[in-house]
Amino acid sequence: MFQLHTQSIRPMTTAHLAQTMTLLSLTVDELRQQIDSELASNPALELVEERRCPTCKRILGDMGSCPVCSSPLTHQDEPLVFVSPREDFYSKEGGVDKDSDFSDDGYSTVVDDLPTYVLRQIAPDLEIEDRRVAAHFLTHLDDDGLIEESCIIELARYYHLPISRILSIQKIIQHADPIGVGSCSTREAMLVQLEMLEEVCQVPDFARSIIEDGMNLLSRHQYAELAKKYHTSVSKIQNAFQFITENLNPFPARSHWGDMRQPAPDTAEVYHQPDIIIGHINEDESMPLMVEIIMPISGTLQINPMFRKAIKQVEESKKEEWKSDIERASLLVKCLQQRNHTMQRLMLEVVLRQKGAILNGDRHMQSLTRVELARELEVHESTISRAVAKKTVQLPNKKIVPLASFFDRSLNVRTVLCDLVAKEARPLSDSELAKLLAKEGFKVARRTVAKYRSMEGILPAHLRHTTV
DNA sequence: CTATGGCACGGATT
DNA sequence: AATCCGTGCCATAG
Repeated sequence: MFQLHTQSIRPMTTAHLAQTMTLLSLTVDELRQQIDSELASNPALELVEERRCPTCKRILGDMGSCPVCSSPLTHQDEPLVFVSPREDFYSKEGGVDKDSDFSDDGYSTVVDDLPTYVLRQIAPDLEIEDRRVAAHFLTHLDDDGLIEESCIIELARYYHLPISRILSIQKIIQHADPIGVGSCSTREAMLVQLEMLEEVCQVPDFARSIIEDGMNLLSRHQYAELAKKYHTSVSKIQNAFQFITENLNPFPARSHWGDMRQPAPDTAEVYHQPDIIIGHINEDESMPLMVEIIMPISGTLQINPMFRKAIKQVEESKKEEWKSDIERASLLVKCLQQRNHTMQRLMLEVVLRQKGAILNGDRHMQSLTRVELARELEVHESTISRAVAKKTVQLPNKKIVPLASFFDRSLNVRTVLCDLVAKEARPLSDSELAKLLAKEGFKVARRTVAKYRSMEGILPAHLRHTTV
């Protein structure tokens, strides 16, 4: 079954294999937690002094020479892949960290990026008891970042709290970064966003009223109706409409990939910490690419040599225990190496294949499947799946995207589609779009265009109007 | 008649 | 084995 790893590091036990798998699927954050706890509980494990490159001060991991300045750059077109510990990412971690055992009643498995991201922001504003509820609340969000009203009632019953209490928690959540997240409806989400915007800039007159009770008319573009309803002119309505489409997002969770044009805050505070960073050496565009696989610790893990010596003199009864400590420690170290090794090979291959996309944007994304890559690297496909899942990459342009997007068959088509729509002179129908896409080399069915449209939140042709 | 959204099927992915 | 995704066919709205 497992005929993996051509030049495998060492013979593998099943335990070894199992743990490598687990480690592989962990995020930097999770990995750090894992290592920390092992370090704390296992006396045999030791973290030795980090080594810095004498020239560039970059922290060195478990490799001999510094990849940036001292390693000879022989393969000009092969990106450099290496493991890089980055403790500075973690030094400035805010409050929540220690109480990260919040969602522990069976929901812990599914805490995804968005929920944790939101929770981090709001934790300081919450009473300790409320954090659990908030965490629980956040796990019930749907893909759009909204929540069913019934969930709120259920939560109230589950925790024996008055509904008003839950609502006040919801209110805090709604004001966290994907603004409006955790609302019960798109309407509510947009109202929250509007409220925030009102504080920083001028909002057109009827925007609020329209959202409150005119959305169904608005989505059908019945401006005349609306104008009549609010006793105003059509142009004012259109003005409000434009403002709404440009600044509000009915699906808070969707805002990550798309909009970066927002008068509001953000800019600096992005999503998570990336697990991998792709960039040019010394930020110089002409230099070859380098790929850093981030390690949550600096220095090298090893078995404490003192411990090894000491075990010989320890009394018999304890010997077994000590021995198992050493076992565990060495297993962890080996698996960690294995993990890094696999990640390096994986990323090397990914970067080679997707260089176009990494440098020039998503439209150049090649269709790459996990199976393909698995064959290439001669590992089991599930290995790739695990390695890719839940991880994020920072691209040279500083954008952070999920590693899985390199395997997304349709991402390129979708971005081109967006471009097309953005550039269109007149609303194009789905079949016309399909044709244009085919011209660009993306042959997709008309029906699929429709799906992508809705995925990207683009309205159907007859509801779009030429906003220029 | 055209443009779209819904349902469902088959193949790929996990 | 369970799930996701692209598509084809059909019903419905304009």
